[in-house]
Amino acid sequence: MPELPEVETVARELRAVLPGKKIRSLELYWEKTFEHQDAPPLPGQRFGTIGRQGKYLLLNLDKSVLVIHLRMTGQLLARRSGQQARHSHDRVRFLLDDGLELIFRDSRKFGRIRHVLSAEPLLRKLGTDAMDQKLTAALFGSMLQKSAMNIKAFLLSQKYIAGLGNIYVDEALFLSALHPLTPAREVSGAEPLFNNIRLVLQRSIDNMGSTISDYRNTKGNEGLNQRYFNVYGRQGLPCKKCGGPIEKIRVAGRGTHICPRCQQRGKT
DNA sequence: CAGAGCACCTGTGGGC
DNA sequence: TGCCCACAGGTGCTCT
Repeated sequence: MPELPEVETVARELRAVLPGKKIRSLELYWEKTFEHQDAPPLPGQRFGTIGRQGKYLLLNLDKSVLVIHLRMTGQLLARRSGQQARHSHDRVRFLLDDGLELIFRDSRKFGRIRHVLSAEPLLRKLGTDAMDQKLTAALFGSMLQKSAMNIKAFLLSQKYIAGLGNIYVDEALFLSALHPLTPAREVSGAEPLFNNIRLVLQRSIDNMGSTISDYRNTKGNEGLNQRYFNVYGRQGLPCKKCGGPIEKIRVAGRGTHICPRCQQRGKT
């Protein structure tokens, strides 16, 4: 489900509730969700800062860190404990002090919580976060130049830029009038594409993310940004720029939404 | 190294 | 209504 804006929304909300709270215990309802690696026990540890890189959430503790990836359908819910019955999709429950609980809910069971001493080895394989100020249009342009991949596959790969997924790639390519099969090194307008990626992500962050079906924030609420899609999920509907029909094709193994008139190969 | 195919899972919606 | 298939905000593995 979630891409950068959804994970950022969750991170911001967790920053308001978790720091300083102590973990009393945890309950595991689906073993594979939780990977305890080389870290000291969780009970007794307190939450510190909450970070994010790409689609990974980083919940720092006194002596270790919880690295969480929501994958397709994961949700993190923060609420008062004991108020609501367990949901059939709940996979992990952290009981905190102050009468709070943190629930990891995930219908498809793809999501992962890794408890490790350091997130460093994991993050080393990840590219720079798409919203990181250290990432500039010039740096982005030089990465494009070195790649033979098509632009959609390039943007979906998390090793160059981290955080983009299927929705926001399609939206950014539409705004940039780029066909998803255009080879990355042939993209002539690196700067407009870079700016459109930022625009699409920032607008969604401002709207608390996009909800297609499963995404919820930590309070269980849906995002609002799906109202502003130009192409994602709009196959058969008129393009907002030219009025022609939006098409759905397959690129890099993913359903891909384009306006074939506005986004032509080899043209920007 | 790039790309395809499949694996991991469950739920939903379309076609018949 | 019911059955079957394809597909879904992601990633990681194997094989070519």
